[in-house]
Amino acid sequence: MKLLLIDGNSIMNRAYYGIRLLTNKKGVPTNALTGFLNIYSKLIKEEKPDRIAAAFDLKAPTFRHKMYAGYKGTRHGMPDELAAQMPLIKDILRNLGISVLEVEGYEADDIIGTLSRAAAEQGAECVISTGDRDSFQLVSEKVTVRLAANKEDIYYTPEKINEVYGVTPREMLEVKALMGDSSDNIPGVKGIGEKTALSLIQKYHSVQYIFDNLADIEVAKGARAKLENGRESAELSRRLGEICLTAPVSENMEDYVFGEGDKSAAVGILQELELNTAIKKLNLGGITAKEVILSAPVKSTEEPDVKPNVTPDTAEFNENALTVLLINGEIAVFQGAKALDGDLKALLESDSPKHTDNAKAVYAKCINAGIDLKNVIFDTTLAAYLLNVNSSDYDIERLCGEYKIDFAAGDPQGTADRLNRALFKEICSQGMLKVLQEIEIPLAEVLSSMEYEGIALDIDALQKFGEEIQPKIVEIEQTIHDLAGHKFNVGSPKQLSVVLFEELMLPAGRKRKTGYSTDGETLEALIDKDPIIKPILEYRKLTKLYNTYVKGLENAVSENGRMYTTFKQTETRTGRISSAEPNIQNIPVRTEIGRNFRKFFTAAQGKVLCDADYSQIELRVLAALAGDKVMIETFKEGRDIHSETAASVFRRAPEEVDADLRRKAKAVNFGIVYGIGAFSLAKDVGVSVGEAKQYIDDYLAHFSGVQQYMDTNTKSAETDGYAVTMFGRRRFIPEILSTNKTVKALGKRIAMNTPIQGTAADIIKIAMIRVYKRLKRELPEAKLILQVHDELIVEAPEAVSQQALSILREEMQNAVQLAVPLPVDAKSGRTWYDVH
DNA sequence: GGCTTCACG
DNA sequence: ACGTACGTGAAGCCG
Repeated sequence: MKLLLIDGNSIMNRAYYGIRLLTNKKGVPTNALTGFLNIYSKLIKEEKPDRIAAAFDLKAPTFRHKMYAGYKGTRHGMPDELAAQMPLIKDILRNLGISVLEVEGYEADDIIGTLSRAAAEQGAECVISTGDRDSFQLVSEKVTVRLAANKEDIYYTPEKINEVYGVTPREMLEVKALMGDSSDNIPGVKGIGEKTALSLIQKYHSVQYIFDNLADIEVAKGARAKLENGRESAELSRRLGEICLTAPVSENMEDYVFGEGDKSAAVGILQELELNTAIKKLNLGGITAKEVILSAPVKSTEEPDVKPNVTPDTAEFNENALTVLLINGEIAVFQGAKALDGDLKALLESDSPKHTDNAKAVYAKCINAGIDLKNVIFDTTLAAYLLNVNSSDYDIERLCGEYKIDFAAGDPQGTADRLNRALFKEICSQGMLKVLQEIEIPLAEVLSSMEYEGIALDIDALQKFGEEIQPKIVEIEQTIHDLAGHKFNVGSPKQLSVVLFEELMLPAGRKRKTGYSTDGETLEALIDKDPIIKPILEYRKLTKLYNTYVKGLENAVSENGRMYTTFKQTETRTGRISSAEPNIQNIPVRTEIGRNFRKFFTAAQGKVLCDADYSQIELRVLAALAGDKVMIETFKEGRDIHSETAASVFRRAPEEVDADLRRKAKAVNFGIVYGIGAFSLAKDVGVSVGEAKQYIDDYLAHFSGVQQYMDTNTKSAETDGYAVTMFGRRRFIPEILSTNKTVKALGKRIAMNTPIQGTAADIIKIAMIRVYKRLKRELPEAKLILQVHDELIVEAPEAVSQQALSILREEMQNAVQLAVPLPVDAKSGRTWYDVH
């Protein structure tokens, strides 16, 4: 017989602080649940218990602590986000058939103590899963504590405890009585720490003995005085720290065998919480969800029906639309429940309205089949993305769970149709039908075309460049090893920090989770302290370029000499698109050596690359969104925004603004766009936090519209729970309702930045659609092939390059009409390097 | 698979 | 007192 006892509060606590705040779409926090269930499924798998119980504190502090008159309670009430998850985990466990134990007036520890004793007495083996060390006193030949750790859990047996602490499990209690435990409000003896406490107990074994024979105790003078004053406190602590072994719970082990529970309700809760990984890990995959009401205090996500700038759409769901799906990678067209067969080309090219799931993939399939798909009016994936940009899974099966739609694997059309109705209704009520139909769906066609076209890569020149870099890396590595006096892996931050901070005794800076940071900024600060720093920085630069760009791009190029990226349309929180495998949106440009890589991105024979990028689109969007008169005026008159900012923030005449002041002002402008903080701005421009604060104040005083905009924007995000772009794209921001100050501050920055970044993303998407359409009609030989957030690249026959440039300029500049102009720089050339 | 670092807008 | 700019993707290290 093997009994597993889970210290529910402790594991939840550990999970909560170990995982960043996660929430489901409705803002219900789920991070502690995620962590708990991870640990739980691992425990079941590894321990294979046949009896199990999870114990929870009914409330803290409980009777043991109340006995202590001086109790002050350093244990603040748990954060709201954690408290909200406690009833949920209990519900889940009960429905899984696990005994959940909580007893008024007792802590989880007491329940666990009682059951572990009872189990041992009955000859059973017992494992206690917990995140803290309190329960070490319970360890015996029959009882093991499995301490949850980040990497691998550690088993505490009597031998292990003796090895680590040099005392018996019961003596851990005596140790604690002396040293105290602030997290558990146990005072201990003032001034006695772990070391003294351990050595005393190792020698004398009990608090009682020590105080009874205080005169004969061998101990340092200072410590003796502390002991003399601390007798009462120690004896109290001894009582406080002792876990109760007689809590009123059933000691009949038959009560803790796995029960039936209600698996379908468990799945319902987990689905509602969007904990789909947990469903899989708990082997609940095949079970149908039951409709459930969460027992957590759910924050209201009810939104007002009308947003100032977004009204709900009133369109009706089109009952007669064709449903176009990819089934086993093939196009399948349905008219109602009827699957159409034969030649589908004419149908797909007709004006009949169509509903798709994953429009980009459908368009891709059509391109390959020579089909010009027309009039897609709804798409499941894109609708689901717009409704929740925070998700990472728009799989139809998961969406059915989320939207409570019956999922029938044998009826893809029916399933898609039911889901689409629900999504359509939501999209309309949130006023996002236009964004869906006029931006995302048409964009899907553009992106599939761009992915289809790819870009030519000069692989020979790339390889040659790699061959030039490689020996340099070897040489620099040798230099570094010589300076260090031995070989080591420079690419290992861990080994590097040993060399820098232990062997060379250089001053260490910021601490990371696993050790001292060795990032570029840290190293830059040490550059004058030791000659080894420069070559390390150089080594980093070169290996980064070599590994990521020489090797990376080499591997990504196809037989035909072109490279085909994937543009992800449902990836980012702000509405941007991203690029992967390979990522062509982070090809180096900021350093001269890195910039060389752009020479290898070329146009095909007889063609050129036509490149156009928006100038300061985010600041212009800010000016327009904020309606800031001063900023709008600056842009309208074509003046230099950074110089202008410098003049007002640094209180200079315009002619006094030099390059350095302009650089600083530029950093201030960036800061504003990101949702400014004085600390980070100070770090960025190298001034004191006070000065940075002054810059910001002066900025906001000068651009008062921006000040007002940021205020109203963060306030509305707090009341509505989301930020919105000029075109109605939404991003829910659960962070802004956090009670954690840091998280809430992040939420505010997100609320300030998302409308700016998101509106700029909307604008370039509109431009892409317009450029694509015009090229298709007017210059079919020219193709839009890349997008890098504010930049578009067209590959065009040399003869029509000027026309392509004009189309780019016109469509980008006129994509939308704002209160400020949106100027575009456009240039053509053989390679990406030439046009930048 | 998480962490760290670094490439881009 | 604490932790700190927004949004991405990819590589190597390490347990």
